[in-house]
Amino acid sequence: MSEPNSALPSLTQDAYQRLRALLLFGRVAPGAKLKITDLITSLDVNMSAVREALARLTAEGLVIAEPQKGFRASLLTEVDLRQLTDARIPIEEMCIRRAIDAGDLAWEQAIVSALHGLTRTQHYGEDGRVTSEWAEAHDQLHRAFVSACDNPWLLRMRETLAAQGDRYRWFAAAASRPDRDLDDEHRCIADAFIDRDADRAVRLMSEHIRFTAETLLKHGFFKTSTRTASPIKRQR
Amino acid sequence: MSEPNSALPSLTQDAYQRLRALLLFGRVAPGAKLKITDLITSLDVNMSAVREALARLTAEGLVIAEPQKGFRASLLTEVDLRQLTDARIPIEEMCIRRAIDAGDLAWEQAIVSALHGLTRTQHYGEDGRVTSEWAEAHDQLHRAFVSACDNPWLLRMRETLAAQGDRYRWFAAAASRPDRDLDDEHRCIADAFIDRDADRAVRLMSEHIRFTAETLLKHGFFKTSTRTASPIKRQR
DNA sequence: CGTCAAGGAGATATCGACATTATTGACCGA
DNA sequence: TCGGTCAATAATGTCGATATCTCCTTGACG
Repeated sequence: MSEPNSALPSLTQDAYQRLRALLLFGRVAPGAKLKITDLITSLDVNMSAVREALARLTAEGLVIAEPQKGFRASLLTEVDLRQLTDARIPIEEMCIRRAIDAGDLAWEQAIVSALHGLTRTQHYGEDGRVTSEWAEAHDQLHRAFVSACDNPWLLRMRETLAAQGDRYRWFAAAASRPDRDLDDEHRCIADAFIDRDADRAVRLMSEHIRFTAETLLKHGFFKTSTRTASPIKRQR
Repeated sequence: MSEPNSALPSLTQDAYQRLRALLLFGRVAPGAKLKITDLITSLDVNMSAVREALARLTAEGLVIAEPQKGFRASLLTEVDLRQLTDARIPIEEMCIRRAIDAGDLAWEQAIVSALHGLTRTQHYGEDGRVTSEWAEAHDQLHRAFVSACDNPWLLRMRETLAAQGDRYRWFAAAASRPDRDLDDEHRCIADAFIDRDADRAVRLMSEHIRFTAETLLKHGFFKTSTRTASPIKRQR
């Protein structure tokens, strides 16, 4: 028989990754109730696996746990997006400078490869939404930029904050597409990295992140105050 | 990580906090196997609660999960402590500057209160180890310093890294006590905060953190390379 | 004597049942 | 008609049993 173990290391781990992808990709409304019963059928695993996945996502900040009241997707608010952006930019800067400092040829190749992959990936699907493939390629490019950073803790912090940012971006991107040439932006950023121009890379990346946040805020997708608890969220 | 809930009807949450305290307080050797069976008897909860707690701690980086092989406490190594310190100091700086900028009188009072509490708490127990009360008071003081920071994400990052640092500190502190006047150090830092001298506070705090790390490294508690998997860890 | 395979003990991963709590909705009284 | 109490319902929290896997031991064979 083949090797199912290497492909499926653990069922609960798989459930965690799939649920995480659902959250990051904007498939779950902010504040939506995450009923364990529904998740059992949706993810096709048992209760323990669902609870473990929710526990991990709680620690990541993507899910909030209310004792005796279950779990719900974390809220997306204007102030939180501003705070997130303010925290993210300096941490991203630290990763960038270290990556440019320590990057080798293989790192440059990874950037070029990821950039090419992104430009050749379909951006919008037939439904007008950003495709999951593009979102994944976009993440990979940004991860490639900082992959040469020699400090795992900084990378971990960056990853956590980037995941939160993705949640905002992909949730809003379901409703409107920005009028920017994102391919060109990414190419300029990549050039700065390849040129080992840390200051330029930091500046472009900061603008890239901040402009995205500003665009989302301008559209007013995210309510400012405490939203009424949306009763149920169900999708197919 | 989260503030203590007034009501703790959640048994699994309680198990998580207790297990986390065990790890942070240095009661568990780095790399030690965390047998679920033992934890069930040790924490007096069922299996699901243990697994949920371990899942959260895995997301925090205090525990590493090896699929089909269980969980073990994260490793403590020289290089990791250096990287951790390098990542921690600039993030702590950001929190400090924002706290000093936004802090009000109540914040100053919290610092004074926490400082007084620390100086009046027994440092070493009869067994020569740092008391858990002192460790808790120490955490509270450092948390009070930055409590006025208006950015929850930066505070969250700081909390995560500080927890890792605690793990190094308290594990090593079980073996040797530093020849420093820690009370005086903390008082000087507190003065800088009360004086709203951000540069001084940052400088003192950076020295405080870095000196602690250097001391631990000098004693050579933590092995440099991959340690042999210690077979079992059991304590009472 | 070394190597490898088969077996067994122990630990982990998975699963569904049961108890507890929160929420909904109806009924009753003012 | 509105408000409040209480029962019915549904979801969550808790728990132990079972299946699967890993690792160590043992024994036979080369």
